[in-house]
Amino acid sequence: MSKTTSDNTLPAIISHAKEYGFVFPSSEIYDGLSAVYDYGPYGSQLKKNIRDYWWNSMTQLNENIVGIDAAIFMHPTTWKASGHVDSFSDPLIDNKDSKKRYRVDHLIEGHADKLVEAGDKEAADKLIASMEALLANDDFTGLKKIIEDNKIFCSVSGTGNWTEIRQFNLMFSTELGSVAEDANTIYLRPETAQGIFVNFLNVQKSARMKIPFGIAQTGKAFRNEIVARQFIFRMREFEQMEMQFFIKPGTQKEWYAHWKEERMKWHLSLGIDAAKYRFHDHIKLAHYADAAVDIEYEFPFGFKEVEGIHSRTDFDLTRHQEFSKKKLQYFDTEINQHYVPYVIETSIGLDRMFLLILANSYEEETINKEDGTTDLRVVLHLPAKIAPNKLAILPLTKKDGLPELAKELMEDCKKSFHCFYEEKDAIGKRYRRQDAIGTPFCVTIDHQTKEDGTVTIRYRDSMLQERIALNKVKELVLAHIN
RNA sequence: GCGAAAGUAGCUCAUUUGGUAGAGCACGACCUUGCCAAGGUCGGGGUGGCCGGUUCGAGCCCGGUCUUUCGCUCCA
Repeated sequence: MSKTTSDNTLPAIISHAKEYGFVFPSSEIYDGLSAVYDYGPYGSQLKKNIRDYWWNSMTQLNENIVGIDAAIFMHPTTWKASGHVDSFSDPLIDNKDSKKRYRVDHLIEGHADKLVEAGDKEAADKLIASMEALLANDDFTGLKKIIEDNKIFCSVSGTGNWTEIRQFNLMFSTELGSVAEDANTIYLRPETAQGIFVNFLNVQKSARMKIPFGIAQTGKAFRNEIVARQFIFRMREFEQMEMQFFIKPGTQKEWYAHWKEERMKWHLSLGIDAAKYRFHDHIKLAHYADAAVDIEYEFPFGFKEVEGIHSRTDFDLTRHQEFSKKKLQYFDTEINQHYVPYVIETSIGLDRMFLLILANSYEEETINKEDGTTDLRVVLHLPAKIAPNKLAILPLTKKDGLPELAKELMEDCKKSFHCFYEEKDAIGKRYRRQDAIGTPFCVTIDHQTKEDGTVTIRYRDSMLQERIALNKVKELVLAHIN
């Protein structure tokens, strides 16, 4: 179970993220918008770097995985086929005393069962019939009246103190075209996966893919969560990084194990402490899956899901076949047979990965100084591969030709990676500012540089310094970020 | 959605019983300096989350609302 910690790490991270331009509340001048956030200068760069690192690990390092970029708007039938429309249409009601939430139909059916037990089958049938009529018309007032008239009470609190009935539709809807008619209602996608499934044949044929192969995609998805909280962990607008891997039916066990292992390796390749991770196997499976596991990370608020690996069987492609009346089959030349492929899905939340990286990197470090006093530094131990700035170039003084030398280095390095140049303030202060945004390397150009062509390179994590040749700086940084 | 707490400068926070707002850090300019948050001078920045009420007078009291955090609940 999730361990909850009562420390204030999360508020400190939120505060730091805002102060240094990583994450801002959306529309903050209008008091913000609940559970929506914007990424600032360093945040957007860090997010892009995480996305690129994932994208390359999929599409560049695997010859049999290709990418797509599907639209957020999709044909409305997509969501009927995927099961999203039906899953979301249940009216719900809360008991104010017990705080328990019920599906209205389950609540009324439960009462009907009791009537049957009591021997009044006639009344039970009548109750169900009127409920179904009201459900079909979305008549919530009528449904509430049924609950009140029949004195249906909460099984926990035993009271009839109910809230109004509400429809919690987790999909955002809007209208396509200028006229708002029912037929034109479309949804903002609640997941990116369906964009891959509906393009299965397009991709397979155009890129001449042979099973097993994968399709990767990153993009925004939208869910109208009833409760969205914990900073950027659960947002109403969020970004997914998904890969659907198409395989021969019967081989799903092996491929599921393969991707479970591969995805954990990816996480650990960022140098994150393995003890912070764990697998959580699903016992109760979603309607489309025959096996599912979460990769969980120990956030400041406990172990939570970052990524899911699902064995989705042929559920999605089969459903799209049914609803579209188009065959979504693959001809396997090895066995000379047609079949609907099975699918192993890896799906990771980019924003969650971003928060994971921040939480894992953030440290308020106490430094024991030589004179016996202590000092506090806030440092982001970001993996060098994904840090927004790779190198800060700092002339020790702004005179004596040092800025000129520094700018030369800047011009050379900025073609290869993100650099930051600054000549303001004392050198120590500049180091600390770079620590706060996670820049892994700083080089200082000093008077000795003019004499022997060496610079001081200072490492963020150890704070150690060493002298290296000016013309080796770029090489050293490149060695750490590739 | 329920309960608790919070919201004052970019950040962290003061302003003890109601009398028209301060500090440290940060930010900008200049001077001295030069290898781990240096010193000095000057400067910019707030209709106290928002709306309303009580009062001669509200950052402070009352009501509402928005946002956030924490605990429940929910998470196809």
